[in-house]
Parts: sequence; C-alpha cells; structure tokens
Amino acid sequence: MANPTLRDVATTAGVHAATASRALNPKTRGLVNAETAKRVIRVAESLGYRPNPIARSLKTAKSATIGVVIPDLTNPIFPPIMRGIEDALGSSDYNPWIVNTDNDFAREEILVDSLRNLQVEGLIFATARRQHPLLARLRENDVRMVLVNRKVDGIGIPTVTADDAAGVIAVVHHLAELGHTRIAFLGGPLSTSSGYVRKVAFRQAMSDRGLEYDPAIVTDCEAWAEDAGAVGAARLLDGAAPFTAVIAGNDLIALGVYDELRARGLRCPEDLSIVGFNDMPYIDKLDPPLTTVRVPLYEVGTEAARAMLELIDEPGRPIRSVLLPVKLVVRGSTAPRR
Amino acid sequence: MANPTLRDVATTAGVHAATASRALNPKTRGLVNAETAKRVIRVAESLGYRPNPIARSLKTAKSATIGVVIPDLTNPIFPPIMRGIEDALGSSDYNPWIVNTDNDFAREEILVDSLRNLQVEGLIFATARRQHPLLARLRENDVRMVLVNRKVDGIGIPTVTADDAAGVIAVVHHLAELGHTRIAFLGGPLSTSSGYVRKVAFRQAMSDRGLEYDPAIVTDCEAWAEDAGAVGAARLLDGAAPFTAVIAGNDLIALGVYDELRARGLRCPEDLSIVGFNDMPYIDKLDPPLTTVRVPLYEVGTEAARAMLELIDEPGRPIRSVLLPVKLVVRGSTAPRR
DNA sequence: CTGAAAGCGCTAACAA
DNA sequence: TTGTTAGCGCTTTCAG
Repeated sequence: MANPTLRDVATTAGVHAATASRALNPKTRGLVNAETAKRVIRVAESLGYRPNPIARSLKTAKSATIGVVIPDLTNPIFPPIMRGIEDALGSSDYNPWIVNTDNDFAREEILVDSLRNLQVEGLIFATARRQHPLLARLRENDVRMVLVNRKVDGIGIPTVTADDAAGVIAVVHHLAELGHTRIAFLGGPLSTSSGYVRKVAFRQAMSDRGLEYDPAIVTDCEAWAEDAGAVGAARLLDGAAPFTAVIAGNDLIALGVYDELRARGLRCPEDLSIVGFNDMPYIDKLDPPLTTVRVPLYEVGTEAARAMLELIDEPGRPIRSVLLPVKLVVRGSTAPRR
Repeated sequence: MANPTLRDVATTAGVHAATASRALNPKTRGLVNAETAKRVIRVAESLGYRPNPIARSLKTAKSATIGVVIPDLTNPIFPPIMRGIEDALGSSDYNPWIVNTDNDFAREEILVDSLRNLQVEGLIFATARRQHPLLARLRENDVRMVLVNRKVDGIGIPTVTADDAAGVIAVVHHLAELGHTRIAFLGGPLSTSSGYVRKVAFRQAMSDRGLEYDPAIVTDCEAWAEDAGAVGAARLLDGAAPFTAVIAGNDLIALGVYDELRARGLRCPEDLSIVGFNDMPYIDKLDPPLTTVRVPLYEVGTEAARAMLELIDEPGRPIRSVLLPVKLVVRGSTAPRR
C-alpha cells in the first residue's frame, strides 16, 4: 500500500477508525482494550502507517511545531542558538520551524502570518525591537511567545537574554586595569534592547570607575553588522577626540573596526584596543584574536525552548524571564595603554 | 470575527464557498464573473481573511514548501547557501523549510519522513553521501530532489556542485609555482563525493605537474570539521615524511591544521603553507588569512532552488546537473618554499 | 470498551 | 458563470 491511512489500519485490524485512532494515540490508549490496542499497533507497524500530520492539524488546530523567527541566519551567533533550541525541543513532541526575516519588517509580518496559519504552537523571536508593534499585537492575541537576546519595552513577554550590563561592566573594568581612560563606545542600534542596555551600562560603568564619559567618542551603528561597524569606526577615527580603546556593540561590529583600522594602516592592539561582544564562532581565530564577552549562545537556545515548553505545559504560570551569565574572554586585541 | 473562514467570506459576499474559492485563487479566477470576483476579494480583505494552508494541503496533497536538509547549520557555509535558496524561491510561491540532521542518519530519516508527511513539494539535500540508501529509496519513489555540494554514486539526481577538481588543480598549480614539491593532502571524508573528487583531482594534478604523489603525506579526515582537521594534521606531522605545504579538504579542516600547528609552536606560512576550500565567511580574517578556493555558495543556493522549481514546473525535462566555477583566492597562509 | 457520525476548511468534479 | 456534493485523513463527541 502506497501510503496507508488510518482507515486502512482500522479495517485490516478489524476495528473502526475511531478505535484505531484511540489505540494509536498514547494519551487515549487507556480507553481501549489492551489486546485490541496491541493488535492495532502491530497492524499499523506492519503496514508502515504514518499518521498524516496535516489532517491531524486540521482537526485539532495544533501542529506540534514551534516557529523560530531570526533576523539573519548569516549572523554566526544564530546557528548555535538554533542548535540549542533544536536540542532542547528534541525530547519533546515539538519541532522547530526556522524563518529568516532579513531584518525586513514587512517580510517578518508575512512570515509570522504564514507560521500562524500553519498553526504553530508558539513563536520564538530573535528579532525583537524595543518598539515592536507586531509583537505587541501578537501579545494581545495571546500568541505564545519567547524572545531571545532582545526585549520589547513595556510588554510582558518571557525573554532569554545574556547579562549585557554585567558584560559591559567587565569590559570597562578590564580596559581600565590596562590603563585606558579614553574609551570609545561603538554600540549597536538603540532600537534594540541589547543596544540600549549595553550603552546605558557603558555610561554607568565609566562613571563608576571615575572615568570620563565623553559623548564625542560614543556613537551607534545602524546595524549589528560588519559594514556598519566599519562606518562607525571611521566616524570615530575621523573625530577630533582621542581614544585608545573601543568597545564594540558586538563581534560583527568589532570586525568592522578591524577592517577600518587596517584600511588606515593602524594596528590593533598597538594603536587601539578593541573589545567585542558575544564570542561568536571562530572569532578567537582572528588576527589578533578578539577580546570579547562570551554569551552562552547554545544555552540561550535551550532556555528559550524550555521556556516555550513551560508556556505550553503550564499556561497558568506567571511570566518569567531568564538572564544568563556572561564571561569576559581576554585575547590579543586588548593591551596596556602605551 | 476571530479567524474568518472561506465560508464566512462566501456568505457575507452572498455567494457559495466554491465560488469564493474560485474568486480568491488567481488560477481559477477566470471562471468567475469579474464583478463577483471583485466583490469576493473585497469582502475577503475587509474581513481579514487568510486561507488556511493546512486545509488546502489536506485537499490538494500539496504544501507550497520545499524541504532543505542540512547536515549541520553551524557550518558557516550553509547560511549563505540557505540565503541563496530563500532568495531564489522568494519570487515563487514556495517557501523553504530547513531541517538539521546533525550528520545523524537516523535523524535524517525521521526528519525527511516528517517533511514528506507535510507534503513538501521537493527536497534539497546538502547531506548526500556517495552511498546513500535513503536518497536511492526516495529516487525510486519519484520524490523530487536536488542535491547541493555532493553527489550520490550511480543515481541520476540533479545536483549543484562547485568545480572541485578545477579548484584543486588551481591550488596545486599555485603551490608548485611557489616552489613547493612536497605537498600534503588532508582531505574530507571519502564517503562524500566532494571528498572523493578533491582527492582524485589532487593525485591527478600532482602527476600532471610532475610532482610526486606520496601516500605517506595523504590522509583523510573523519568529518568536515575543525577538530577532525586537527587530528588529521597531527597524524601528518607525526609521520616521518616531510612536507612544506598542505591542502585541506575544506576551510574547517584548514582551521584544524592552524590549531595543531599553533599547539606545536609552528608557524604558518613560515613553517607550512596551508590552503583551504570554500572561502567560508570570515575565513579571510584569520591569522594568517587563509588561501582558499572560493566556492560561490550563494549561487549554489540559487541554482539549487531554480533547479527545484524547474523540476516542479517542467517534469518532462531531462535531469541536468550544474557545475559552478571556482576561483583560487591567494592570501597570507601560503608563501614560497624556504 | 467500541462504533456511528460529524466536521476541521478547503477544492474539484459534476450539474445546472 | 455558479451552486451542489463529496471528501482529503484525522479526532471527538455521543450513543450504545
């Protein structure tokens, strides 16, 4: 038989389709005579029966899938996060469903729509902005959501983030210990909470250390990307204000700083110390290896998936967010001030 | 209305559900009075109607999705390929559906099964091995497939690959020009066609250049991965046979060679020239920047998607495979023999 | 414990 | 050009 249906199983087992359905579903198997159930299961196996999830979804309005919305899969931080999500979901009945928005809001709306049409049980977003009408709307419609890396302002959505502030504080401390006092900050977009939080933490950390926060050497990038980082670095270097170290909003931005530095014939760390954020894959192999803040990316994924499963299993539980610890990883891109 | 159905649209537009269906589907709209069609469409919009793809799939046994089976998303070559697939599919009605096998055959079977249950219209595989029972079986069942990067022996499946042999020949030429004669080869798994083809090409290229092919400095890695590369490099370096350059099966393996070299206090390119394959993202930022063969990864993706669309649109067309050109990119990891 | 019957939302014959 | 009817494969009342 090409593709045996439940009906096929039922008839060859000599029972009604409904009984076969009950026998095959572990949750309803108790309603069925143990012998019959065993027989049905055996028949199903011998026929190579595979339940049609589409028919099931149509009936139950569920899908056993979790949508994962990612801004850009080519950003190396996402594969480890995805891996974490997959692994944590592995033991459950759910499968992740990845979509790529390309940082395009319209595309995000379309993709989320189609995901919802496919009856996903929940959505994990890595695309959150501090103001995010789509997420606000979904929240109102009681769509199950978990955010990773970034929060939305003023809406209670469970979020898994790294301790951005602690990371920045550790970085400032490290640079200060090396004797740097003129520390530039080249942050990510302030439209994202991680960009915002890291910048606020920077200012606070500087003042806590008794270092001057000079707005002339603090700027933001348009995007969490290498080219945006290079543009920002150029702006900083073209300015009149001197600095001996720069904290980049993330590793990709730091990469852009490397590029710009090289283009100008400057050297890191001799001319400028550089620090990144995330410790993305292979960033330790750079020339020079990048000093950065390690974010437990895989764990961000596992925690997000776990939070989603909790949301599904225990709807009543209050909304909680998880904050994961980070760790400064000192490598070759930072050196004592000369 | 929470989630209006086709029936809702039909009744408020004063027509039968079937008519509404015809009016809403561009392919059948011609069968409907232009005025009625317009009215139905307007009603659908005002109600915020979104067709339920699950119901549609159940009826049509189609899904408007293409499955993409990837061995390991954390390998940086796949995101660009995915991006290519997405972009090329973008203009069509199809959406890609990514799954990660983790290089696990059992997992691959399960995932492919579920993809097929979801009525995907075709499958793009990046996981092919030269002997691949699953793919052979799918081929027999006339499942639409396109392979990327790797072929299966003896089965006619459309495949998009880079010109592996040409790449290896260019590398050997480059190293020979630099004066290297003792060239080691640290290939990928021979169970994959790319591993096999690159190795065969190496042997041929060496003899074509009049260089000695010494099996003592030719070995294979267990996997296309950094740690496997380090293990292989150790094997080579522990051997008695001398060599001044090594060709790695891909960039990840080359990364492993870097690691092992560093662990032994050796330097690249002073002590050993290293060449990779693929030109994966950020590999140009290494210390030293890796000389490698650029594979047009994005184009691999677009071509694969295009091939899939052709398979769907023109079932009669003979099976064709596409071979994409590669280009040697010389960077700092190769130097004249000293 | 099991069967009958209905229906999830949509599309495709077939009829009118 | 439109409506009627049936059914994709499954689950879930409701009877029995």
